[in-house]
Amino acid sequence: MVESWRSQPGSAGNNVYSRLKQQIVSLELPPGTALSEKEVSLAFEVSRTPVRESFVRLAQEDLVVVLPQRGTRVSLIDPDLVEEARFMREQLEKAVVRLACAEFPAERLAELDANLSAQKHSIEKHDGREMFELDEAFHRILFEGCRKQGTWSVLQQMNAHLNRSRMLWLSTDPHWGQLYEQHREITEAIRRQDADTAEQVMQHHLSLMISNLTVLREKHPDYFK
Amino acid sequence: MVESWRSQPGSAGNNVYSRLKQQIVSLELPPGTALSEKEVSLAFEVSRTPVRESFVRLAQEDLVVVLPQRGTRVSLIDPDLVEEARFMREQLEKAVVRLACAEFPAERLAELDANLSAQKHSIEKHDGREMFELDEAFHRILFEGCRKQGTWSVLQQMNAHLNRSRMLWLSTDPHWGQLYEQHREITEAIRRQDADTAEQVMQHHLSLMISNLTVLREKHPDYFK
DNA sequence: TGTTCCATACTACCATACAAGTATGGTAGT
DNA sequence: ACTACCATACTTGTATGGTAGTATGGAACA
Repeated sequence: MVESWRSQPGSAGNNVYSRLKQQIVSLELPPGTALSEKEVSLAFEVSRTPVRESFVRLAQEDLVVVLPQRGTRVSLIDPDLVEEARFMREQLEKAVVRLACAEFPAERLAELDANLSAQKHSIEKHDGREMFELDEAFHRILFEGCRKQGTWSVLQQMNAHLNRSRMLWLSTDPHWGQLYEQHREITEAIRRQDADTAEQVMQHHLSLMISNLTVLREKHPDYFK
Repeated sequence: MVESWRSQPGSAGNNVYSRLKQQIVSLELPPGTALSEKEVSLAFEVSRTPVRESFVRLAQEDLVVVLPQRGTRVSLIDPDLVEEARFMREQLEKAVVRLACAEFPAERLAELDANLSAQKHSIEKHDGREMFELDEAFHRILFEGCRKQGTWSVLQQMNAHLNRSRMLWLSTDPHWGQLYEQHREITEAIRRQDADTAEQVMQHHLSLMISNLTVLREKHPDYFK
C-alpha cells in the first residue's frame, strides 16, 4: 500500500474508522447522511473491506445505523441517549472528583493548571473548537489522575452523542467564561481537598452541558430522532 | 446459505459475534486462548469475513487482543478493569436505585417480584448459573424501570470483565443467600420509596461483587494480566 | 389519470484470493 | 557445538467477485 493520502501509523481500517468518527462527531457528516461502503471506499482510496470494518465499529457505538441490504446512514441524535450521557457523566464525575480531592498526583494537578491557562487563551481568541477540546482534556485528566482511564474511555462511547449536540450548541452560546470559571473552582477545590465543594460545582457544571436541547431541536429538526 | 448449524434470525456475523462473546464471558474460552480467523471460520462453518468482523467488535470491547500479523487471543482479565467496572456499577446503580425510589413503574416492580421468587427457586436448586443470570436480570430491570437502558448497555461493556471474574468466583463461594436477601431489601425499599436505605443496601451489595480478587488470582494466575 | 408490474440499479453480506508480516525449524557454514 | 541464514507455514490485512434483498422509475394496462 502506498499510503498516498496519509502516513498514519495504524492500519487502513483504523484510519478510516477514526477519520469517519471524527467527521461524524464534528457534524462534518451530519446526522442522517447516507453512507455506502463503495462510496466511502472510493473517497478514502481503500477497498470496501476496511470501510466495512469501520461501519461495524461505528454501528456498535450507535454512530451509524446499518439497514441490511438497504444502506448505512449516520445515526440521528437521540435525545434520550444525550440525557443518559449527561446522567452518566454526572454520576461518574461527581464520584471521580471526590476521589481526586482525597488523592491526586501533583503532576496531574500541574496538567490541570496548564490546561486552565490554555483555556483562558482560547477564550480570548474566541476559538470555540479549541476550547471544546481543552474542556474534554480537562475532564479526561481528572479521570486519569484517579486511575479511571477505562471508565473514561467507556464513557466516551455515550459521550459521542452528547458531544454532537454540544457541537450544535457551539454555534450559539457556549458561555465558555462560566465553564472556565467552574473548571478553575474545581481545580482549586481539589488542591485544598474540599470534596463537598468540588462535587457541588461539578454537578452544576455538568448540568450546563445539555441546557436547552429543545432549542437545538427546533433549529435542526432533521438532525434528531 | 444453508444455515446448517443454526437458524438464528440475525446475520452470520452477528451469530458468530454473540456465540464467541458468550463463550468468552462464560470462560468456555479461557483468557489467553489463541484464536485465529481461519480456525474459527472452520469451526463455525462460515468464511473469514464474518469472523473477522466479530474479532473487530470483540477487540473494541477488550475481550480479545489482536496482534497484527501474529494472532488473536482471548484477553487476560485485567484487575484494574474489574475494579473500574465495580466502581462504575457502584456509582451508577446507587444513582439509579435512588431514581427508582422516586418513581418506578408498577409493572417493573412486579417483574422484580417475579425475579425474586425465581432467584429463590434457583438457590434451592443450587443452580449457580441460573442464579447468575437472574442476578443480571434483576439489575437490568432496575435500569430499564428508570429509563436508563442505554446506560445499562454501555455499562455491560465494562461489566463483561467483571463477569469473567465472577464466573471464576462461581465455583467457590457465591453466598447467593446473602445476595438474594439484599435484592429483596432493595425491592422493598423501592416499594416504600426509601431512597437512603436503598442506596445503602445497594452499595453494600455491590461491594460484595468483587471481594477477594487476589484469591482468584492465586488460583488461576494464568488468567490474569 | 391512476395502478400494477417489472427491469434496473443500487445496497449490505459473504466467500475467496492475494499480500505482507512473523514465528519456527532445519540446514549449511564456521 | 554453535551461529547465521533461509524455506516454510503460519498469522492478520486488503482487494474483489458474486449473491440476495431492496428501492425506484418507467412502461403496460385498467
